[in-house]
Amino acid sequence: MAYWLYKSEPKTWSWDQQVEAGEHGTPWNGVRNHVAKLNLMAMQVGERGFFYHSNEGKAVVGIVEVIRPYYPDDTDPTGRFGMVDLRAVEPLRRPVTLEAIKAEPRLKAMVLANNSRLSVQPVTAEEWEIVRGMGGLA
DNA sequence: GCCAACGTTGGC
DNA sequence: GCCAACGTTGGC
Repeated sequence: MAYWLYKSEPKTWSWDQQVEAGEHGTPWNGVRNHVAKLNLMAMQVGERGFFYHSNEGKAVVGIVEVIRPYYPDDTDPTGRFGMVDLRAVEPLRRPVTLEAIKAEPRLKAMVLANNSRLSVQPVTAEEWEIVRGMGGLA
């Protein structure tokens, strides 16, 4: 069971929109980076991840779940990239900001703190628990 | 196959 | 709005 982190600019696709999309979820399309692609390909249905707002907010705001495994991204004219479908599971009780993550010594190795440009990132089980706790979830 | 030029991302 | 970091493109 792996954990992930998905970045999105709220102007483009926000947590609220993800929640509105409901149980059926939405495709996480638009990934055009090969490292992110490999992460998408490794995902299995039921695996959970953090939803992170980049640029505006700069915080983890919610938890999503993979509901459909990797398949071709129809917005990619080259056919090289794919996507998964995600649904919103629950919001954090309070957002966990990038600032707070960087200030937490146990999260020093977190990808978000070191390679902020990668749009789909792996999260370790330990990091998952720490950030969840910081977000007010048991 | 190398690498310079360019475009994009995202924190500040 | 700036700019550093990074990825991609394309000429050679």
